[in-house]
Amino acid sequence: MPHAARRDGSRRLRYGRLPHRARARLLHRDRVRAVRCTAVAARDLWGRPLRHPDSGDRRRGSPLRRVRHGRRRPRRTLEGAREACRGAESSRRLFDCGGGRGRGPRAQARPRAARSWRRRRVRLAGRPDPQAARARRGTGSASRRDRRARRAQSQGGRRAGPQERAAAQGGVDAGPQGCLQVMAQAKKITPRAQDFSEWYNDVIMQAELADYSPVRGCMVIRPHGYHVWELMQRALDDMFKATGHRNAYFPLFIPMSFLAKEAEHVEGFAKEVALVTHTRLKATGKTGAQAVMPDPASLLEEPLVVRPTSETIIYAMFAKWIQSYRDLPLLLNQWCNIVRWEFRTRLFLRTTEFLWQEGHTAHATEAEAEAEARQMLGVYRTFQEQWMAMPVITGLKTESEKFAGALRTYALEALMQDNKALQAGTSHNLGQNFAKAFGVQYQTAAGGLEHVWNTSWGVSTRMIGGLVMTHSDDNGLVCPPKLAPVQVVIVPIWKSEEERGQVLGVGDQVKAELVKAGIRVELDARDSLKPGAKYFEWEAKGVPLRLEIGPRDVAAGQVMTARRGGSKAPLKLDGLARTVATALDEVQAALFKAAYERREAHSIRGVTKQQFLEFMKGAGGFAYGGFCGSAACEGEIKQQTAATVRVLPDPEFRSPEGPKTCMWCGKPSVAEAVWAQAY
RNA sequence: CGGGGCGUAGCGCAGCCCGGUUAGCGCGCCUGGUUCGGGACCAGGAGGUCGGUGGUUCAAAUCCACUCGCCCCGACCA
Repeated sequence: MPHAARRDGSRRLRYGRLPHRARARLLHRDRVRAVRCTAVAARDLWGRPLRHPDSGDRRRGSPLRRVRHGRRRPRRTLEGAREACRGAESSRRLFDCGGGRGRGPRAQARPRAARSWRRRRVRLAGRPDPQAARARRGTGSASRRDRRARRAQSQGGRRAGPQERAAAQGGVDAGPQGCLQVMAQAKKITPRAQDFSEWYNDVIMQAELADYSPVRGCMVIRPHGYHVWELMQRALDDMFKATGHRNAYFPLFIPMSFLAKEAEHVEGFAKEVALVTHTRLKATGKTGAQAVMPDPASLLEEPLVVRPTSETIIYAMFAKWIQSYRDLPLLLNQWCNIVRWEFRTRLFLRTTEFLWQEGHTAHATEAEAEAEARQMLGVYRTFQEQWMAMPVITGLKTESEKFAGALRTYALEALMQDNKALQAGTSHNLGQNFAKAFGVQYQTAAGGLEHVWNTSWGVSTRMIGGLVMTHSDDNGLVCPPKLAPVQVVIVPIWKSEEERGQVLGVGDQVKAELVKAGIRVELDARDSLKPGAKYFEWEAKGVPLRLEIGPRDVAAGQVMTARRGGSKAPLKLDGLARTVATALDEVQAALFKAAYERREAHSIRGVTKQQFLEFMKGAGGFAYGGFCGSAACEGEIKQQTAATVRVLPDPEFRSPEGPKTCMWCGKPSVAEAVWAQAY
């Protein structure tokens, strides 16, 4: 509302002590207006009869209109004008041109010089920038900044008002010194305590993990983020191979009818599949976005579904490949992208398109399939604990939370720093559901014909979101060394050119040594930034260990080390690779320990209904308690507390003493459950 | 579908109400110099079809109409 702010008229300048030129202009304008006013009675300035503005005369500039506006306006005072003037660019222009600087031969000859002069002058005068002016007026036009806030809100966060945000960014309403303070403030990450969602987005943006894309609900994974994914892929892929799986690739497009073949499955995904219905575009002759449209002649007889998961097409192929028990087990995996048309999206956690891995296997017996599903759950657990340093609870999903089409779904659940649970991976025993739907049969040794037993299991780029929310802090990303794209950054420090040579010499040497030891290391030799700026940058990007090398270190044959979030200490150059490797291991272990302790500190066991309600209303976390197994109870709990059963935990995670009754309804308990509010 | 709001430089925003100077500010970016042990400074510079189309006017970022895109609220649906 840029206009409303000024309805109080404080912007109005009277002639007062304005520079000559500005004064003359205003005088002229008002004189013209006065003439127009006199014409209102019957005719305009050009003698044409006046019509009412609403009667078809659309010229808002008509004298009648102007006068009506004029009457409504309150009187302006010189004081009000001066006050407004302090933040107003337009008035600044008036003042400047009064000095003859904006115009005239000199300015025309060197327009850039004039502009620079004005910039300097503004800086020297300490005049606040327009943002400050806006903040002082206490209004906010909803534009891009607000849009971003709203986007955050639509993604589950709370919207911060313009003023609140301004305050958070530090000192923008600080009057004449405003612009100086804005320049001094450098913190770009919203603190967790203030707004967790905003913090999460900030960390991802500052660490350059990802960015928003022009396509709503989709994101771009930037090199730094993709590198994390590649490291995840490598570790997991090695484990998949070690357990006998091979990679393959199945098509992105699936015939729509395939989804319909398994009743539960189609129901589970119907609401979020994208369809390909046409194969050609056609020029419309219009311009802009309407320049092309789908060619009606190219309408597909059967639409293609963009895979929301690949069970159907994979088992259709399995039917072709599997004939005998000798073909089993068939153990495949594919790395690919997936599309699920989500309405509420969040970077990494829930996007319309995401990357994942989906394993699909076929077995001769139910026991074998069950063992496979359990085995892969274990693989995921190992990966998440040992690589991601993220503690997880494994267990069984309830009927309402299981995968559409599965017999049983197992999952891994991690607790984020805002005490909400994140499902970090799933492994399904699909039974014979898909085998029957797609006719995947094999001949047994005895000569009979049987349907195979299938499993599927997957983890996705969502784990990167889990990684962020498990370890990171208000300074940015904290990345466990095993998944850190850059494990060590070397920041050289120098004053003279001579020192630069020495320091970089040692830096190169150290880098080579670490690379040789298999450590991912970066030497930041940029001379456009001061060392301090580099520290902040690499911290935001989650580098676990920093080595500083300055002239004093060179002289002493040492480097300064600083762990992410820790203190500095000198290290001898001798045997550096080994000490660094040890330090990285320690960091990895410490991150897991801290995350584990945090989770346990926010877990409550053997809850009563009353405790449960308070727990979920308060800080939240994992609540362990008895569960009767009824969907009705689940629904009621979800409605009242927003918490759901995350898993029925595996024995290792269960409480020493099992619950006897459902913590909600008091009926006999069928299993201990872990509840939490979830992503 | 109804109501409201917003589109100006890569980002965040002034300017519009009341048309008139070369459309500005902060951050970021480029060049040069001085700096460099926790977010440097100075100087110079690049970058804008003011969402689009049409209209009014001697003159439109500014007024009018239409249009495109985005956001919020409500309704509908679940």
